[in-house]
Amino acid sequence: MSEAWRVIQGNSMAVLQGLDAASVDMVLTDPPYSSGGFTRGDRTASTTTKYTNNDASGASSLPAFAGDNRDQRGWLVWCGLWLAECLRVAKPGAVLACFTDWRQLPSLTDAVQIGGWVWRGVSAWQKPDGRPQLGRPSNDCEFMVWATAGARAIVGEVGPRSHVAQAPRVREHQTEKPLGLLREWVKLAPPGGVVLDPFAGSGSTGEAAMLEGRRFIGIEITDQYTRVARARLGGMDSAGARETPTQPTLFGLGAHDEGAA
Amino acid sequence: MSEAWRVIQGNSMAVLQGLDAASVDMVLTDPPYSSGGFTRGDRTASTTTKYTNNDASGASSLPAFAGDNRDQRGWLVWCGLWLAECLRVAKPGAVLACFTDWRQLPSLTDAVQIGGWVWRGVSAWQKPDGRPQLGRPSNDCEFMVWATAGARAIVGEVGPRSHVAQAPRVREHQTEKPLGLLREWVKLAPPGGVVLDPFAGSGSTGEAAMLEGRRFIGIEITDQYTRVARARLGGMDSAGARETPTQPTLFGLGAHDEGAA
DNA sequence: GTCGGTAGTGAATCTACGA
DNA sequence: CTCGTAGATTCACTACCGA
Repeated sequence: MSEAWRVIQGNSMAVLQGLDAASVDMVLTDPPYSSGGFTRGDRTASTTTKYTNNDASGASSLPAFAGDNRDQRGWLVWCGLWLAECLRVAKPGAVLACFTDWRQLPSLTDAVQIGGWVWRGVSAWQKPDGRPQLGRPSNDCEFMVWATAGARAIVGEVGPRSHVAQAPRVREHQTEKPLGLLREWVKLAPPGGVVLDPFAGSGSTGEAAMLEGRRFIGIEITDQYTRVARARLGGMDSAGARETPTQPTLFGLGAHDEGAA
Repeated sequence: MSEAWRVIQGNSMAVLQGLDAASVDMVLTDPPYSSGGFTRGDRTASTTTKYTNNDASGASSLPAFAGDNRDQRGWLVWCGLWLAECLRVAKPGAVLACFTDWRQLPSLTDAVQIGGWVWRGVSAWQKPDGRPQLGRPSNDCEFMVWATAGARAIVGEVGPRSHVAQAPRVREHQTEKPLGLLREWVKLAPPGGVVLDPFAGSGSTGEAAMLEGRRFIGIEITDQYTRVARARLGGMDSAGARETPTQPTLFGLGAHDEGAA
């Protein structure tokens, strides 16, 4: 791969099978959680009604995304499959990092190991505006399960720590992650290395990769988000077209991420 | 139970069986993780060498603690057993909160459900001095799995959020948790309610309960820590003998807990 | 510009109620 | 009974507007 970025439209499993073995330096992705509720009914609802309950703002006008309606066992098996395919595509020692919420965290750590990755840890991402609840703890964190393709050399900079970061207000996908958070993580790929996101959505992982001088391969199943991602990445290059400095949003500093630029 | 606190020496399972059903408002505990290594050899090492590797401070003079040498399946079954017994002892709607590290987090969420609790979420506790690592994320969080004994009414104050808190420097047990963190959590029991810790160790959960005006039942297997816990709690009463104000150490504020008073 | 008040939001969770 | 949907609710944070 020589170009700075590529967004391929299609089913992740199918597209992954067409990629070269050991060609990617990092996998950073946010698969559909399939966890938006306790009941089958909750899961089968569209993602728009599911995740924008109190929403008078128009976020509910964002297009629905696909693949968010598997039950627990189906989700586990499905994750195991695409994770195994990602392992084939990854270079030895590559890092895998995968977003999840609390409900799917145990299944995801299983799936990562089923896929053949070496599970190395769990990082937390705290959303400071997580909903409070009377008489119970608030589930104010999402999590990142990370793993490696076999042994990994101790090289490069110090890796990311757990973050406090506000989810972006203005966003192009319902589940878009803070750009500052993504920028910290893509740095686990070497400069000029390739970051793969098999569930690219609106392409914010790609934007983070460009800003940090990494290359990017995205896979997205829906027409609409594929177009959004290509539009977002068009005009950027891997040299870091937008010279926004990285804003570390590490816990200890108490800084908050301002969301997508 | 009328007295403010009680520390019972003995095996948790056995002692729990002697407690009255539906007599406790909250279970807050930190069981042995059995995760201080990948290999059987690591696990069978004594806790003193396992958790105080590079320690020039004298913490290695702390006595070893028991029950930290089960393998993954054994640990799961064992947790399921004492968690089921805790459920019997807990009032309907009571909260269970249980510390764990990333390695045992998936097994613990399984065990909590095996024990019959309704798993409700995962809260993170970030240790700001977690070791940075080159080329990989730092596993700088420990986690609290929380659950309820069936349905829980929406009553009381807003519950705890994920925390940044420094592990206490001066401590009486190798795995002692920050007092500020514990104080936030015991408030999930109603004022005057009973907090149970089946793995009491040096009794810091009890200290937090006293400071917040809750009562406390602790169970501890070793002679030595039983004495330490009783000494710590002696002279305190449930009215909050030490009038130290609660120091909220919520993430957003960036405050760090200084450790035990 | 800056300060302060207001309105609006959140990969949520619960209860109530109707089919 | 079960299943499914609508509505109410909590606090930290931000965008916005007016003074």
